[in-house]
Amino acid sequence: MHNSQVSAQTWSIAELAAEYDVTLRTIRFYEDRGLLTPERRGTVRVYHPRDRVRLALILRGKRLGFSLDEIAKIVDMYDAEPGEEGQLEYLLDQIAHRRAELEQRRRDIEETLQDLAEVEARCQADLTALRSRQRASS
Amino acid sequence: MHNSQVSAQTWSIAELAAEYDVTLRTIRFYEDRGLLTPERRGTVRVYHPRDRVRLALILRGKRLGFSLDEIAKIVDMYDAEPGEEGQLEYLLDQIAHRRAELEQRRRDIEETLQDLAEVEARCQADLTALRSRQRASS
DNA sequence: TTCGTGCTTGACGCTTACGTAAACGTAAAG
DNA sequence: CTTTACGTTTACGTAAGCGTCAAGCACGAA
Repeated sequence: MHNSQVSAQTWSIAELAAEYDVTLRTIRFYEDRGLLTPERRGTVRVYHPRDRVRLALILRGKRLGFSLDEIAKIVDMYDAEPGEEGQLEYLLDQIAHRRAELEQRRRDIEETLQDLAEVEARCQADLTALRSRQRASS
Repeated sequence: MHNSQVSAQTWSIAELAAEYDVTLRTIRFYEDRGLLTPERRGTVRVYHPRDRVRLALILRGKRLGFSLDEIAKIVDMYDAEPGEEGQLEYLLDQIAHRRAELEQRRRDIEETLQDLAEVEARCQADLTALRSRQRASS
């Protein structure tokens, strides 16, 4: 039995929630917003690998501070069909736009990290000064 | 007259808003939340260099997707007084925490940029394929 | 059959980060 | 003196992103 059904693995909503540490409410909310489209078996939701990937992308987008609307656009780019020329050019345009945003963010991060390093240095200096004075007065 | 009052430059709320491209409402809101504390001349707000810097930091924090509450903590670290040992250690702890967050974000950005590059390559391939077919059928 | 477990759909509530008037003050310019 | 520009407070509105019940179905175990 050479498991030919690997691609058929599915998850329940609770399993997915546990794995990514989000609530069921959140997952259903993302579905409401069109970000996830699980299969339905009767009334119950069944999640496929595709849904898992999308959820991971959504959460990464959130960590980056994108709104769900923006995330929707980004995630939808990933499984866009080839389509016509206009569509492709639009997509490339979107990509350029997102890239610019992300590069701005990266610069912001670099700057903030540098600032934090300076504050940290000040703190360390203050701390050692404080401690040496403590030793002197003991 | 060797302008010895450079450090005394001030701005009106409208000037600051124009410079950073935010609304007056936004600036006043940040004040409500304790992020800005302009001088008052009578009823009117007067902004000093310190306020400008803080506004810039706030906006950078926003671009990074931090909430105003988080931004408040970060920005307040910048002009924290030396204080006592406990305070300093708390500050260093905060810094470590923020740094970890920022580094996670940076990783997320790198990954997303790579993903986008792949999607872009796919698009470009589709596009050239499409165009070569167009030429062939002309 | 009854219980527990896991899932479902509403639907209302809450916080954040402002937008958007409304109504008023003040000071210089015409 | 009235207009215009620029400022003020108060306060309700709103979109996003869920939290939190409430009420109910389905299914296997006891």
